[in-house]
Amino acid sequence: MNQLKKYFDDFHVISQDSFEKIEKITTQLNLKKKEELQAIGKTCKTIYFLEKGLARIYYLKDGNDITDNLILENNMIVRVESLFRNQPSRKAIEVLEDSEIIAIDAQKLMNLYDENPQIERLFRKIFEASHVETINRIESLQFHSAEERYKELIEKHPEVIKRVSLKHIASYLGITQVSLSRIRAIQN
Amino acid sequence: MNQLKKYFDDFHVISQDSFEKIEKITTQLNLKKKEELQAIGKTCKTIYFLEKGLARIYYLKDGNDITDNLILENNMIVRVESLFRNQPSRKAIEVLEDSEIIAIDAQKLMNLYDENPQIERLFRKIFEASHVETINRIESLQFHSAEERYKELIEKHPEVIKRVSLKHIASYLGITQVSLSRIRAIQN
DNA sequence: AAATTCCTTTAACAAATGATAAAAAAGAAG
DNA sequence: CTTCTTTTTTATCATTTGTTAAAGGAATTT
Repeated sequence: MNQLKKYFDDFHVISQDSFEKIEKITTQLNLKKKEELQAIGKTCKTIYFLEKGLARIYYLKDGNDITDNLILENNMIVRVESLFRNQPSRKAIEVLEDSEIIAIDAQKLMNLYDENPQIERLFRKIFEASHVETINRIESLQFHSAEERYKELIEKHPEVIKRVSLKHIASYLGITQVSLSRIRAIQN
Repeated sequence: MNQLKKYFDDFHVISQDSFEKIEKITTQLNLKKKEELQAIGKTCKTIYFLEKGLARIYYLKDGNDITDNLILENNMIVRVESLFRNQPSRKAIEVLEDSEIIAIDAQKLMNLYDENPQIERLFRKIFEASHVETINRIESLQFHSAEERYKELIEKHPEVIKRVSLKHIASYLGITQVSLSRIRAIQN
């Protein structure tokens, strides 16, 4: 919980009282590697904070498993397109390592927004940061080669290469695993 | 202005009084085709609403002009990565047709947030919708072929093909204009 | 430890896209 | 209308990435 408080403070400082209100609508989850957090087809009604571990959001395209997003500890895990539209998601969330997660009930959080604008502001800023990351990723996918994208990932999150299978990294980068393997071979 | 009110209502209904507060921090801009709205290197301090016309956000990569985003009338034009981080943007905004624009002062808007949470909520929802669009675009760039992306654009915004030069559409889709021309040739 | 399954690499070939150059078409300017 | 500029298409060749198949490694299960 202390970790969550710290995470919040980087975006917007709220009172201890406000924090406790948020605390009251959370539950603690502990998942084993490969367990599913949210299933395809369900509407996102929970916002997760990953205290420890590693998660990914993925979906199926023509039977292929495509990693849409990788989430490291100390980050939120949210199927944004489902939460914001209140629609079923074609995406699922699973953890890739044993993980400790704080689950925040989205509906109760919206209720907190009504009584406490500071909480609404906090989450607005959290999602704004995630929005910016998404925009930067577009630029990378739009006009960087697969090799450049791989190098960018290594530079930004070197630990990811060690913790996530190359299969998932490949689809995250928008290429096949064979192609990624080829790129890695050239690098050495 | 009435148009802006209508646009707002689709996201979150605010009181007439609140709307008038927003109105007070706006200015009207009329730009001729090809005129620049914001320059590369400037920090985004204004949120624009495009009442009439057509705009694009672009940047330069290795001397090439790359269209990051196309904005049709009745939409917001914002360099999100600059506004949310309060950092200079590598991107510029220009209009591709004679355009009528309402400019909203971002700093004054933040001040309105403080005194009126409903206004903050309105803009939160507006940007959430834009966030979702960005996420969907990632999916398209990540695993759809250039041809699929072109077809998706035609289906979603057929008018864009007629109003925007293929040069800009090509870079928006993440391909060269020669490649786009080839795809179009096969289609017929 | 052996067996099984899943992940990663390698190879060969196919398909898609990029780069360059030139021609054709369309638009803008005088 | 004519000229000039920009955009779009076409062609050719190079490069990147995809596809399929097979083999080697690593991890998990029994």
